[in-house]
Amino acid sequence: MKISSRFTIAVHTLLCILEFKDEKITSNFISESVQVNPVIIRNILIQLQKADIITVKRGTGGISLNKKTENITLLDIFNAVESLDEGKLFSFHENPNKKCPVGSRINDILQPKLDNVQQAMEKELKKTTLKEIYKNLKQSDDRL
Amino acid sequence: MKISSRFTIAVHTLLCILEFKDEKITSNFISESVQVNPVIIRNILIQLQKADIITVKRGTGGISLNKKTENITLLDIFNAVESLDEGKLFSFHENPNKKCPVGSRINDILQPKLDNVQQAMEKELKKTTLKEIYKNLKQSDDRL
DNA sequence: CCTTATTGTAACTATAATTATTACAATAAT
DNA sequence: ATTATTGTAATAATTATAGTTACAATAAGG
Repeated sequence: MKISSRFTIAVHTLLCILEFKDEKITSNFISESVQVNPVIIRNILIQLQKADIITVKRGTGGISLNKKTENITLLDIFNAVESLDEGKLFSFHENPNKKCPVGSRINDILQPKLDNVQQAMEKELKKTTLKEIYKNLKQSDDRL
Repeated sequence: MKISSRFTIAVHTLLCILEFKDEKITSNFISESVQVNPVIIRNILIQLQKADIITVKRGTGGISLNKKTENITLLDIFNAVESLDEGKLFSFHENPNKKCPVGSRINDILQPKLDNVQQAMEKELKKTTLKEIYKNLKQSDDRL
């Protein structure tokens, strides 16, 4: 199953915060760039706050980053918005037959391999920072 | 979002085919080891057939592998049962605002990074063969 | 203090995917 | 023919995502 669009929306949101840093940014403003309902954005903002990536001012509005862009990776954003049960990417069937030589060992045998897969994915996500993505965005701007 | 249990059930299924190769293996037999409904297994068998990994005999039952176990990787199994839309692991929000400098470029900028992430994952999945998993299973058997 | 804009949050709906279940025609061996 | 099994349809339950409306809580500015 695909990884939800919450992740790419969260990246989009952070890029808006950078691009429009001189204007007051609200969930409505971001929702117009992403073209989704403002509440979707607000819920993502809450998750980014819990992950200590941004600070949102209540009442008056306005969003600021808590870290330098080179210290915010795609992995940080991914972990903030993708709430994986027990942090595991792959699902197992719940009750394999313990009386079967396969059923009794499948989880223990397969889990380490899948952990490696998840780690490979996380390692690659960690390579890309928000700074780099924003730089790419501005560069593509220059080429127009 | 998590990757569905179809994948780990498919691995379980193939391990059963190896472990009980001297017995006639049916969807019912496998479903008792996995402890899910036999139709779940049959649907997975169909997907493994389409991927040319197994051959299932109708009517009489019985399943055989089409390839050597060292030539069946976790990636082959993953691709057989996880039908990703356009083969992409990550979802994008559909209609970013083309009039916004962020909305108009987010997909083009982010997609290559996420392709790298998916490739890292696929590369790691490809490292593990069915032969290796089955060997690990038998080794854990020896230790009991 | 009042007004106003905005966030945080609840409640609800819609859509889609997974997982589970029953039923049965098609198939192939005995 | 009988029998067991697969392939498949139909359906339902469950869960997650995604979309929407509504409103109390908040905080700034007049």
